[in-house]
Amino acid sequence: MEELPRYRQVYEALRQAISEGRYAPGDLLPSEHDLCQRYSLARPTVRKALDQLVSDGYIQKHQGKGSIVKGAPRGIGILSLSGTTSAVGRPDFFTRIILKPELRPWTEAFGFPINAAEQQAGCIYFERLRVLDDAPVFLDITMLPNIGLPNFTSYNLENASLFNFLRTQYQIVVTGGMQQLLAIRADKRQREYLHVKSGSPILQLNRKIETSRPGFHIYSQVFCSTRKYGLIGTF
Amino acid sequence: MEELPRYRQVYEALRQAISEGRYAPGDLLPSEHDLCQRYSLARPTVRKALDQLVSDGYIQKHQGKGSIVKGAPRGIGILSLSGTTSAVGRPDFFTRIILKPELRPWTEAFGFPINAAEQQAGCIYFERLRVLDDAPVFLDITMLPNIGLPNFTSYNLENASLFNFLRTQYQIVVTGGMQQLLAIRADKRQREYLHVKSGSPILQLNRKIETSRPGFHIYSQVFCSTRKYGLIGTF
DNA sequence: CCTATAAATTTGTATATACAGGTTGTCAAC
DNA sequence: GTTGACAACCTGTATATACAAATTTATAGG
Repeated sequence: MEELPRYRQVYEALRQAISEGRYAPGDLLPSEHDLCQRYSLARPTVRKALDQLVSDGYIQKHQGKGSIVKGAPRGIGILSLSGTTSAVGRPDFFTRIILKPELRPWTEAFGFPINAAEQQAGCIYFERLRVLDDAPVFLDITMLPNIGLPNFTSYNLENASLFNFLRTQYQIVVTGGMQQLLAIRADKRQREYLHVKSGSPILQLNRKIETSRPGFHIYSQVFCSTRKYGLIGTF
Repeated sequence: MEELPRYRQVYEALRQAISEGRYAPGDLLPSEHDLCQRYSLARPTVRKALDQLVSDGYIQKHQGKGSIVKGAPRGIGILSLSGTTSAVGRPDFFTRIILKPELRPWTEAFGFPINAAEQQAGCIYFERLRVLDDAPVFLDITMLPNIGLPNFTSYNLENASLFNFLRTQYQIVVTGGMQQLLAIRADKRQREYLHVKSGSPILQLNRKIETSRPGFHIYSQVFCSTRKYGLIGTF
């Protein structure tokens, strides 16, 4: 197991504390000076952790005052960098495999161009359904190139974030990406999985996700019924 | 005029250079060491500028290699921090005022709670239509509290980014915000303005935007037809 | 009690430095 | 020519330090 950088450890600790409500919205986080002493770190290191929390929307900083907790970014944070499951972080959020990972040739990648190496390697394709409160919320179609992923199809992705899975199994981490948003009418298949009526408007999200492995991209298409839950993101 | 911090100056300079294509996608930015010498700055200062460019999606960094230009974030960047008009940056992108700014009492703020001071001050309300290629794309409803905005209603917001306007006229800058995304069926009014058929699915975006002025928020609701253009964002 | 001033606290900006770790190119050995 | 070792270069992480600027708290004076 690889050791996380120290600023990352502080970030994770504070992030978890906020997520669990140990720091409530409106509370002041310990001052940078305090955090330095608690973790035996220099101020720039602690500041790096806090900067990350700011950009993730967990806290706000005010000069002369301190770091004010805003709380965990609410809702279904699919618009943020974190993987869906980890971002949601609710115990009643389940993932159901509709179609197990299988190898097939590339046809298209949700409108995104794919490079020659990806085309050559073939496509690992699988479909998952995300369920919250016994109600289906996402229909999630994922495609990734079959490059350096031994035994991928034999693993079970049930209730595991794909991003965490790639990180722990293959040391692949997400570095960014782009996404396209559309409002569409649900077709027959989406109606059945998402339990919506005929012609209901649903969100379609096409994502191309970049990773630490050069040339390795994850292509993801998400259909989402926003009748009960809207997608929420902070910026 | 206030002097920008030095890391911000470097950020703005590089950002502009990338936007103008002086660094093309795929190019390597000068190394941190080079940038330090050019701007006579220490490395942490330059790194702070580069970190910002990374999080804004302009560049990618690779250890041992350098900073690779990705280019200016494309598409209709309504999901990003920048204001709509400035983010789009296309000459054929027009803003038409549907309802001029007027003062009215607050009724609701697109589901977001408003604080007592905002409630007390009253609401500046206006509606705009964003047009691209002679086709309407956004219907944009904006509400902001009438706090310290002298003569606001007398200005003309036509073809001016609200964010730029607030910054230049009132020194109010956007620091962040949250947004909620829904897929809905267009109602009669939205149909007419967006030129879509009855019952067409459209995107609804509710945003609460935070500013450098404490307690001053901008509430914005956007309806968007994604038939021709999908909303695009990077992360 | 209230007010104005000063001090303490806290975050913002900036520098200088050191070493670790990944990438690329060079150059000698085979 | 190919390989392998090494050097040069680049970003990543971390520390120590200094001063500026905003806020809060304490203090002294009325």
